[in-house]
Amino acid sequence: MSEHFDDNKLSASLEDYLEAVLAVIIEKKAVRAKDIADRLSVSRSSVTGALQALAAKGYIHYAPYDVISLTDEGEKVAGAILSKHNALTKFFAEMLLIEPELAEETACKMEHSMPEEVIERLTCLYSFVMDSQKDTKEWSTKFSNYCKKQKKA
Amino acid sequence: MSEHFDDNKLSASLEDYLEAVLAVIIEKKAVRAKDIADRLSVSRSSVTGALQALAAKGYIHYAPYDVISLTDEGEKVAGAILSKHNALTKFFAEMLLIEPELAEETACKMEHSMPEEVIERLTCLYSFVMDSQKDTKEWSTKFSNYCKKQKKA
DNA sequence: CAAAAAAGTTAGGGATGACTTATATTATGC
DNA sequence: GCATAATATAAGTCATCCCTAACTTTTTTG
Repeated sequence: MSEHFDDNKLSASLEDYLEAVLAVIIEKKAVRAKDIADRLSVSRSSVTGALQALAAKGYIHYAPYDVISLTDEGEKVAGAILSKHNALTKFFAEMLLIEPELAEETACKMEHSMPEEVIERLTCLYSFVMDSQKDTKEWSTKFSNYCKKQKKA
Repeated sequence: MSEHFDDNKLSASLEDYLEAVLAVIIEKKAVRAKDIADRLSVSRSSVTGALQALAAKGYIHYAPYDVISLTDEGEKVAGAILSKHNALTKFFAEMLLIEPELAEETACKMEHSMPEEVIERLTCLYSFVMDSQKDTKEWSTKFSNYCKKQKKA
């Protein structure tokens, strides 16, 4: 609503950078370019480039050698990505019983192209199913047994 | 197993081309470059480029002005992509009750990065849930009511 | 507080991928 | 055999992403 000019669309990789900015802020109160470089395994100069791009699109406040922070818009978007990420990871791991590492990895790939609406429904499905269980343990045994049976057939 | 050299990995877009080749073959017995160009809304010359790439990687038989056909490997891979696509579409549409068009569109994006294992579990979840319903109609009303309630809260 | 270390930036490249238009080439139906 | 429809090639655009190397700024610390 606020911005009409659409040069502020984010590529998957820029979304990763933005997500990383928020994640680091959450876990240690402040971000340094180096944290992001380490976390994403890229060079420091790649981080500079990404931060410049994010700033140009209005998602972060950025000036050379200065503190990095999210704009309101940036916080909104980063938050959305992060919560997609978490919702997906949870769904894959707890509902589909995928091993944590693969669940994470898959969530990372999906989070960029999965529409909000689908995530919402996924979350809804999760709680719908879990509501009818005593606990997640119950679901786990029930569903993994079913899967095993299916595999045989 | 058969090939050790990994220059035969496919980008998302090459997967789309390969999938299109199979889809067209299925629906009209033979493929022409033009069919693919129309279906994917790209120029003929983009199609030529993609077909060359697919041939170089061993997924199709291709020689200038000759008939296009899938290699065994190509058929296997294209089939896998197509069935991922179908499984995802079905899951989104029938299980999550996403409108058909969005379901399709989302499946298109996901099919390239969703691991087999996750698709399998998704399919399993689908049948697990459907098994405990009289029909898909029952699920539809049950789940959409639940979603509505969730939205309010 | 000055010098060394660490962090950040800039400049300059290079690879890839996915398209395009414009110009040839081939195939085939009449 | 020739026109035309289908294909192919050439050459180039554009965007994304990343890197190294050299430089500047900031921070740390003896």
